[in-house]
Amino acid sequence: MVSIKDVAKHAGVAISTVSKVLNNYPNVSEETKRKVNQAVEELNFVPNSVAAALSSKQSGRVALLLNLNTKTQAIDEIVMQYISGAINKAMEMGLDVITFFFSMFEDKSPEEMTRYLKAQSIHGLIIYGMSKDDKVLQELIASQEFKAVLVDAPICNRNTSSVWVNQEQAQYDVAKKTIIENNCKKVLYIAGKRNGYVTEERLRGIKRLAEEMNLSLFIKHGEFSELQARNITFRYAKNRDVIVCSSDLMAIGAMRALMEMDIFRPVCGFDGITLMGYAGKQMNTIRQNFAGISATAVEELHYLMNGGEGRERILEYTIERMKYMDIIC
Amino acid sequence: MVSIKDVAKHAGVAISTVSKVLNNYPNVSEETKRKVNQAVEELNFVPNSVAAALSSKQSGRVALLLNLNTKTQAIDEIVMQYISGAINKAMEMGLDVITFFFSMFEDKSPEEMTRYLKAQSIHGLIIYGMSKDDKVLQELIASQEFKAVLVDAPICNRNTSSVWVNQEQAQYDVAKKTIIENNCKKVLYIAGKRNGYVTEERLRGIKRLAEEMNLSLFIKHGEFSELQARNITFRYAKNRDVIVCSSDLMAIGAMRALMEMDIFRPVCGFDGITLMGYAGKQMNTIRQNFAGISATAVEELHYLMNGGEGRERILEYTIERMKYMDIIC
DNA sequence: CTGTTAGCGCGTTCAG
DNA sequence: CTGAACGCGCTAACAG
Repeated sequence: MVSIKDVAKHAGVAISTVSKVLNNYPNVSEETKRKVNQAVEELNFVPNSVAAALSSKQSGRVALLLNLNTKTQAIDEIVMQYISGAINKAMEMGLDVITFFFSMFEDKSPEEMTRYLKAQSIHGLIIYGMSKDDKVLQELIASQEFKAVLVDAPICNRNTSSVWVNQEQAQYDVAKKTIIENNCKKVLYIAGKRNGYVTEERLRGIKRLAEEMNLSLFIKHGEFSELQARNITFRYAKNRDVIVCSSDLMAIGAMRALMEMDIFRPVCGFDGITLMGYAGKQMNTIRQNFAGISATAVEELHYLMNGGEGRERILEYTIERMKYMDIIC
Repeated sequence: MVSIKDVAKHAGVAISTVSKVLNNYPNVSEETKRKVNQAVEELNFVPNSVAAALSSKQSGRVALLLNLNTKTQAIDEIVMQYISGAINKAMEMGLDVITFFFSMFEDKSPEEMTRYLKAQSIHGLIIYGMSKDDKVLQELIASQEFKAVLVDAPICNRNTSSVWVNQEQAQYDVAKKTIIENNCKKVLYIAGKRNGYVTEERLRGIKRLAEEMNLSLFIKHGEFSELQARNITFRYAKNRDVIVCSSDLMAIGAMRALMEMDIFRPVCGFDGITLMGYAGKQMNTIRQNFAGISATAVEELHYLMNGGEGRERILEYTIERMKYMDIIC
């Protein structure tokens, strides 16, 4: 394996000079830069990121922490897009990404988790799907031992940034469209997981809408589960004239229940997953660019890891698939 | 950060002794083992895998190479299960996993790829979804520069193992069941991707069945795309009395086409993805345990990396969801 | 602006 | 059976 030493020898300079050139440090003459780069080319040198990580204490090793909700497997698509968006962007930016799942740390204390991550020379975290109930993660973030970027969880401190879609506005918009199109008054809102950040934001959105349009709003928590949404629909849909769901998966559950009940109610989803295409029916939904959000999170982490301060960033979202079709078979 | 040095001091032994205890080397007295382990406990020592990787030349850093087919996003579930199965198992076994996608290496030569991976101190590869067309990977494997485990691609050499479901038999079984249940004679078989290993294995299965049962077999390649399967069905289903698909996604495409054509034909899928539950109709399909396959692959790689020889392993598969329901709405 | 040197944390001889 | 010493490839002061 060709090392930085070989490059130095080949270019006729010192090791540290090569290192400086590679890492874009100042105070290197154009001439030596050229020589070094040429040597790198000729020898096909690829820097060893593991050695860099060991040496540097400020390296580009980053952990991807994913909340894989095994109860609702159908959201795999979202997680998958998060993963690929993050990994692709990270590769582009020269960061090393290690993927983890929340479940791996279930029985661990914040201290144990910190030790574990530090032992991996990890200095940055990207966290997806955290809720208020994830005590360990909450503490981990509060400790500020790592630079972190949260996706769709609005926590922000000196070492922590947050990247999110404006869930409140999105829920407001998509629900409004559905309700106006169908001229409804009595909303059954199937919310997500209690203590989930996105759930609460979306709730705020629907509440604002209800107030503004003077709607009757009935709220139930479906825990992002198709089955629960289905049961809720069976139980409460009859007296309502529209069903707004806090996720596409729950919207599927609702639609199926309606079909079995053989009644028609407009249904409104949220995420915009491809899966919806297989559910047989169309409905209003947001289209979120999960991979894009993820890529932004990586950029944000990079910024943080290079001395930036934590900040919040709200992403744009677009509303698509606004065509509404009859739900009855 | 507490290092091996601190442990050594705390236990009153030398650094190398601690290392030996940690890595289960022989020639350490029970007494010192005990002392060391106690020190590890007391100090909450977690070995630094990065330093180990740099030092050892034979470390546990493993790359997960995934073929994310962007054309058919709906198989995210399968990829997701591969990822989580592998990562969980790897964590259990103390391996470091770095996730990559084929697309990242599209424009690279085998040499570049080798350099890149070596620069990451990676010594093992787990590869999902490789086909005969992936020249770079084929060469990479042939070069035997890395220990590798292929999932569902039957290549095997001294440094390469293969872990696969018996696709041929599975296709035979599931199709047979469907055909017997519905008493069919004229099969439309929608195959997967040309030059894909699994595609060819499954093709062999259906051919064997056709021969045995004296069926008329008409084969078309659907490239694992729902749309193509749909088009194929529109075009050829009329004169056939059963449609056997080489993947669930294509089966969905076929079912929808049939629905629109308003004709009934039994449809047979393959993978057993949850998604099928949302397609509205039931059909015969295999149920593969993707996470389990993945975990086996990790074990196999571990075995290889510790001096084992490449070997092929066929997993069991189970057939479920054998209930067939009328496809007409 | 460039080169020398000391670690990062661990694995691995090889004397004792 | 134990421990001192070296090196993995690189970064980061510090001299020059």
